Amino acid sequence: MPELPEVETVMRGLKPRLEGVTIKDVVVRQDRLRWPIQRHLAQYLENQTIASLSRRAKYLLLSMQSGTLIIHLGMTGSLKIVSDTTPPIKHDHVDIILNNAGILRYNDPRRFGAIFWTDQTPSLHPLLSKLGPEPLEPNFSHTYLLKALQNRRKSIKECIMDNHVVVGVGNIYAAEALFMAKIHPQRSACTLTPSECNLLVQSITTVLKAAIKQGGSTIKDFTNSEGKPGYFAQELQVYGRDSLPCRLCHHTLQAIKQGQRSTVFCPLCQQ
DNA sequence: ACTTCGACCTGTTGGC
DNA sequence: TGCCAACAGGTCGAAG
Repeated sequence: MPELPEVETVMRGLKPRLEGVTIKDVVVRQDRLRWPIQRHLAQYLENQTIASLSRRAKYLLLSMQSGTLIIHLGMTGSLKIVSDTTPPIKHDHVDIILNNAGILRYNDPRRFGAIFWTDQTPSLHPLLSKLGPEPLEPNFSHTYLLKALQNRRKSIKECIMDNHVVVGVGNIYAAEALFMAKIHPQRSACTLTPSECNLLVQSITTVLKAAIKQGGSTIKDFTNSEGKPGYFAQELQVYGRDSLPCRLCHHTLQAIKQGQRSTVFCPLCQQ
């Protein structure tokens, strides 16, 4: 479900409703997520007040006095706040019960997501410590990208989806950014010129910012924490448009496989 | 140190 | 209608 814009949208929606709120209890109905939920999660969280919400890559960080709750939505995870009388539905795996008659409820049909507690500084946690730069921060520059790609022979699309290179760019926005930059998705990453790197950095940031502005892309079932869809899907140029005409040149868009993921691109616009 | 590929899951869709 | 294969917004970690 979520790439960076979707996670950012969820984070912004939850922020005003969770900051300053204290956790009363945790109910786990299904502990087999990507990793089993820690046995003592409820004890870690009990009586902790949520000081702030933030995002690193596609991880949501809920900081508290003695540590941080880290949530990843995987492919199909979602979070919403419901009243404490709302009965759970299918795939409602975890409830974080709040002291204000609300519940932060985690639903995830495929269970590729993760919820875990750490008392380390989050950036030092093994899952976060090797992440590349945030695409919307100034350290994601064309000089950085050029250097990061200089020994990479695999395709540019696979590289920009690699969290060591840059975080938060998933299958949708990788395809969109490459289309905007007019770069062929199968180009070997180390062959990009400095000006192409510059263009690609601009394209990634432009696409992500536009998607955040629209509240993310609802492809199948993404909704924000209020249950509302995102509206960027209607602006997608290539993702999900295999065999349809390119919006720029009207040539038929083509789908290929890269690293077991589908890529749609325009063979004329992207050389 | 690089790349490739299987693994983790459920639900939907399309072909026969 | 049923059955089966393929596919879906992610990404870790083992194996080569």
